[in-house]
Amino acid sequence: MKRGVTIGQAAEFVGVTVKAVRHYHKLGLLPEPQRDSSGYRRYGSGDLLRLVQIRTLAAAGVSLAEIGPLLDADTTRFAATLADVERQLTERIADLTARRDTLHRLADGDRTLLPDRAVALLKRMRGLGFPAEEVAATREAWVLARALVPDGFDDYLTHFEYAVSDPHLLELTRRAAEAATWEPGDPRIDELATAVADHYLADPALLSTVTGLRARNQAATRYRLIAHHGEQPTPAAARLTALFETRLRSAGVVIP
Amino acid sequence: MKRGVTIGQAAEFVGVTVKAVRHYHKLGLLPEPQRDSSGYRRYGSGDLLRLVQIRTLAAAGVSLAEIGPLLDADTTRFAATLADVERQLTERIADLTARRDTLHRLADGDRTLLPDRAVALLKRMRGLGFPAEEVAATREAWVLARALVPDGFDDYLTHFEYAVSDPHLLELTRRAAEAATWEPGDPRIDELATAVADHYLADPALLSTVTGLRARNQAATRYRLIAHHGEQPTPAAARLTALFETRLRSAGVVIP
DNA sequence: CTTGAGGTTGACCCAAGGTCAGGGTGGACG
DNA sequence: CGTCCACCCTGACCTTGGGTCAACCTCAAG
Repeated sequence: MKRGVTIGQAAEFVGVTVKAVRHYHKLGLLPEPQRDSSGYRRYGSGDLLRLVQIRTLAAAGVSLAEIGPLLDADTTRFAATLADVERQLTERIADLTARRDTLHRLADGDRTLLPDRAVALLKRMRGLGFPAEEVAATREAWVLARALVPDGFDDYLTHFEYAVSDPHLLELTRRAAEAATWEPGDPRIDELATAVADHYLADPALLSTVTGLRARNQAATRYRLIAHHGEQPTPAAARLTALFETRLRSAGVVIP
Repeated sequence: MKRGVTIGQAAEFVGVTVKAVRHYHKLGLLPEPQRDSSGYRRYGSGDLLRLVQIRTLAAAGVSLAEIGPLLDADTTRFAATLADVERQLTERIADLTARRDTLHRLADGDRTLLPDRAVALLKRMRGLGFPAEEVAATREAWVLARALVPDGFDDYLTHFEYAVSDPHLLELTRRAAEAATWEPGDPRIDELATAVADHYLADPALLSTVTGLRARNQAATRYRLIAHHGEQPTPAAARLTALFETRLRSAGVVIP
């Protein structure tokens, strides 16, 4: 009878696959045992013991790369390393937990990708009779804005809340939405742009909903992306925006 | 000025590496944007929006493979999938927590790889004057035994606890340890083997510390591995063991 | 003698990118 | 005008902990 067990037996005893055992050999974690006359590996009790130790540590979350040195280290370093590994595990757990919470908020109805305040504002827009597509476009723009200019987003929301509670502005905005369907040459566009611009200029708090996202690094590019998102602008809408911005600029407002 | 931002800007805005963006293209997660005259990718606001959505989901723990379908799915499936992902995350958290606890017990002083009862027993052995190497060898044998025959290990410990509280047996065991240094032909070996065997035979509960690990699948091989671990046996010790086993067998005890 | 189970090596696969190699572009500076 | 540097392009190989497949060899039993 040949002494020592085959790889299959060793693997089964310890509760691991044959492939895993060979993997440990390749990593130098487990020394290659002697071979019998036909080239089969033959494992003795010492090998099995080592294998058990490897599995115990691996099951506890120690990476294979760390196990080798660990098993050969003295008690002090052994304990220290284990403590370190434990810390890493704790970190990963915290990370995963945070992810799960994010996910939970994400999955929870409509508050997809936006904070509660923003969701509430969008709802209010719908309640005020804004067309569904415009609300949807606004939502997208906000998602973008929050990602691109996170620091300014809260302020922006605050100002937007203020703007929404202004009946005159609401009326103007509603007309601006209609305007997208007008002829680009329609003289009412000019008139409307002036009216809106004047209203903004008359109220510094309101004005900052426009300028609030400015004044950061790479501001111009980011602003353009946000401001012109979702447009495929009709010529009339484009003209309205252009006139509006021109008028603000000529009044000394800095728009990127 | 060319419209759209370059991949580096897009990546920076969204807080991701250039390589990651290209990776998303390769996975079909993010459609390839238009190229400018020099072949550079140029990203518009829609692309950025998509990128933000991808990052949001990925950061929440959704795998990239799932994100594609997810972003194109309707609200119902979106919510369902997210719930599923959340469940998986919860599972992984539980798993990691279990690992950390295992690790914690492992790191906690000497109870490395063995349950508390076993550690206590080993300590008691040391207290009873067993030489350090023998305690160490026993510890290794137990680690092996627990892994190879987990079901029988608790019973085995119980019996061992009983055996340790038997003064006569302790004395015999101590002499057996000495015996390893005797000449293989020493007649005292014969005598000692008989005495030990008789003592075991006289007490069925004690006998089961030997037989307890038997009676399982592949029992013989496993038993051999455990029993003969750490030996590099001196001729005298081997002879003692052989005589002991022979005597038990001839008394009708089944030893693998 | 054949057959089936189990052994041997080697190569490729997964997720989510990182890193390196070799080469093209664009803008700033001397 | 040349040069530099930062940025872009593609493509290929690396990571973890093994799983899976292929092609071949060996052992024990019928």
